[in-house]
Amino acid sequence: MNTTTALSKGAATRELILSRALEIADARGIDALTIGTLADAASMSKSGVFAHFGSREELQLAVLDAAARGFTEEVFVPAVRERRGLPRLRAILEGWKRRTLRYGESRACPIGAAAIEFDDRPGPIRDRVFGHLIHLRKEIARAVAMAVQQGHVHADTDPDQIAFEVHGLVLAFQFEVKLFGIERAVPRVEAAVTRMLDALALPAQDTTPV
Amino acid sequence: MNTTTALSKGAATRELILSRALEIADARGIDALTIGTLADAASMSKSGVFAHFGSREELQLAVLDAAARGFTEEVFVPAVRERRGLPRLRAILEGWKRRTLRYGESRACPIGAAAIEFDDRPGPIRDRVFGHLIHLRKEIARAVAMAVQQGHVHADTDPDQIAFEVHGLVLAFQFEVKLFGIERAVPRVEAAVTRMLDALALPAQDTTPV
DNA sequence: AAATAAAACGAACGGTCGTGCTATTATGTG
DNA sequence: CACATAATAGCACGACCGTTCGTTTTATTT
Repeated sequence: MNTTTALSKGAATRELILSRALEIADARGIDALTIGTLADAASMSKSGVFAHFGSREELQLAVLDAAARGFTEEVFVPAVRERRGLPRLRAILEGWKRRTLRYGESRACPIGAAAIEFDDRPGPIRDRVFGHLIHLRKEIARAVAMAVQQGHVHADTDPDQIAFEVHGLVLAFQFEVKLFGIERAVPRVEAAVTRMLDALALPAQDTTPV
Repeated sequence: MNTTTALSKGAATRELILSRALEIADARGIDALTIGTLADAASMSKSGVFAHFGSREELQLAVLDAAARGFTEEVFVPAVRERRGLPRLRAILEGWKRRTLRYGESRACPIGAAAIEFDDRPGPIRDRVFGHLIHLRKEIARAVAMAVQQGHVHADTDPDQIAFEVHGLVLAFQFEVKLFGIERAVPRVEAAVTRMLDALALPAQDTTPV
């Protein structure tokens, strides 16, 4: 009797554990996600939690995947309902901003945090984190490429370059929220996004391709 | 008989410990800077190292300050030799890029990393990290304000807004180095910086103020 | 209801952490 | 050179870590 489908007992508590784990990772980073802490949060014994994942690393990987799934659902899924090109790109940025604000001033995207915590620790976690980030970058570049194709922006726009700069704006936004608070960060990122997109955009054109 | 001045034994080994600590923090982050590891790196006992700082937190604070000092020496000191305004702003960006490249693909600025690791852990370390970052941002805004004052850029330029966007470019650059390597990251950030400054700059003007 | 399988527990291990405390060694000074 | 003091080592502590193992409780199936 779950939201999705009937779950056997084991799978159900695994999901419960995972959601608690995601909360901890949001609040304190994937590195601070310890089995003992998680067991307390789930009102279980350490070994009970442990048995569901087999190792701490597997747990961390599962949390990363859950976070990536959450990002897709919160940002990309709403965005694909918008028309290809600039509208969709704007929707992605809007969703990303919304997600960052939901994290607020005391939590952070665990994937971004893990990227920095593990960037010098080769291994499965680093690989997974980088994989998610590269995928994210590719999706943004794809949205930009569509905007080129739709004639919404200058034809010589480099999608990967724009994805790079968009990524930078989001990172700056996340820092700004922590450093100076939400009230100051929001106008900053909105001004920057407006300026960037205005510089790219062609004067309004019809949507049908040539 | 030190580079700076004659140091008593204690102060000398304290500096030695600090430099080793900085290496560790560069490579693995300030959170992984443990007293045992540092003692090994300095060929000392744990308690010997410990005595120099009194607590792990004090050690971490000292490392943060050392890192900030290093940034100033490597980025700001050379930059102030350039003329006020755009040339100095360019020099700051150049120095920052140089420093990021020196860290390479397997290390990172410990202050930036600490900002993310501690952004949700209130306390002295978080305060110190944020203090250093805010100071950095102010310095950049100050350089931009000088460029306005010198008539190098449009008069309605908002220095804090530009500092925000510059910060974003550097962050994106640091991520790009990790994700895709130096060779791909350098042209990206150079293109972005060029585009940003070109959009700001006024057609060449005389340097003397009105 | 009985039998079987899955799930959760509790205790323990080896390891590392930060931090006291006490001794010992090295340093600088009269 | 002797002496006071600073510097370092050695050791032990409690806490927490991930992990293992044997046992017990709970679910599922026959």
